[in-house]
Amino acid sequence: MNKTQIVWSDEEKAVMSPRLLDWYDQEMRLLPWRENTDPYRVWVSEIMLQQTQVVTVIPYFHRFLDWFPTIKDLAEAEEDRLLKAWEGLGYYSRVRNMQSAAQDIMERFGGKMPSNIEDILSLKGIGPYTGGAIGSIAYKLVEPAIDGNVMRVYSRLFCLGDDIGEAKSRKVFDEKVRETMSQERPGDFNQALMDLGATVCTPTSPKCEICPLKEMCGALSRDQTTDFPVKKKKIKTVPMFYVALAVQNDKEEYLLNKRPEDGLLANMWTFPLVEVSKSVYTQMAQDWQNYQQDTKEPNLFDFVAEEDVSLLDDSLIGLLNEEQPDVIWQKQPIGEVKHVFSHRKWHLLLAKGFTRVEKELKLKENEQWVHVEDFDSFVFPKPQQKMVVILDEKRNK
DNA sequence: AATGCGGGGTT
DNA sequence: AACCCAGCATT
Repeated sequence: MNKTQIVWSDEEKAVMSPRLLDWYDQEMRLLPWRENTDPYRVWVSEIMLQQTQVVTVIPYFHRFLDWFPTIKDLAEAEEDRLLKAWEGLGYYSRVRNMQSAAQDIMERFGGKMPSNIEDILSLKGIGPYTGGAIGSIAYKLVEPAIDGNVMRVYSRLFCLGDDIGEAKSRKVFDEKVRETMSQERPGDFNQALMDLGATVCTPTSPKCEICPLKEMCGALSRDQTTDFPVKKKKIKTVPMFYVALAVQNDKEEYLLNKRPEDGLLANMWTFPLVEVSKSVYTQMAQDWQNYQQDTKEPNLFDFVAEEDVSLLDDSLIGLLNEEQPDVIWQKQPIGEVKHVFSHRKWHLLLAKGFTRVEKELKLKENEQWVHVEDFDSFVFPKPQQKMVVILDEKRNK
């Protein structure tokens, strides 16, 4: 197989950006953040678009600008409100970093996004990609904005075999884009590349027949489009196993637990989670399956009698009783949730219980009783949202 | 250079 | 269930 890179003459380089821009002028996607090139709007959209698809971002973008219309509003926002605006988008440090940058902009740049690349890149959460996007779109700076789309397009155009997952490959793509990008319309050029990568030069089954650059694509001419881009590293997701405790008191409030301020899903709320081993989890899940097959009925009101609790040390109830002795637990889980993060996979068995009316449950510092009607004012990550859906379904049975 | 950090899609 | 998509900060 031919693994040599393609080299373009100056004439070929000069042809590329006009073709791409002509295509963009015809086919550009009409997106909310393209209505104008206000730096703040560009910034918000580019941060949201990191690792996130356009269709997902659109509603968040509107709401975010509604809640925080200016950099000043963002700088002064409550952390909780900020997180709420990002709820469900993922990578929550993005919005914390954005607020930190907004405060920085208020102090250092009088509340206005700086217009030179060095100052833009000095802001927290703005790296080479986002800096290039803001600089080129909002200020017409001739800076590349190289994301996964662009690396895919260029790896195919030039048959670049550099592993896109390695930091040192960045330089290779940076040089190629700088050699070919439009000096007159850098922002449109960068956006055109992203559109091309998203709609034509897609990861699987690219639509080469409609590509404006098909005559100059090395990978296509060699019938190697599926060989690019090259990426070797595989991400391993570590499985984690939990029992989630949905405890209700006599006011029908649920116990919620606020996660630590560092790490995964920082400062977000879930039902209390008890980590269990894989073997314990598997056994519980198996018991539950058997139970469902035996009874063929909802287990909604099937509680463990108080006098039996001590006999059930190895069961779900045994574990729950150890965790929360002042709760009456249902015999079996009421649902299972699985959720994949970037580096972890959570397996959750949802257990439901009620506090004994005569006993006061001791709350930890980070715990609170909350009625379902007030769930909206708490920031829930996806696994928690999935568990709430299960509770909802069971309630309506 | 390696790791942590969410959530979505398709096959 | 197993595969794909992947910027930036921190260490």
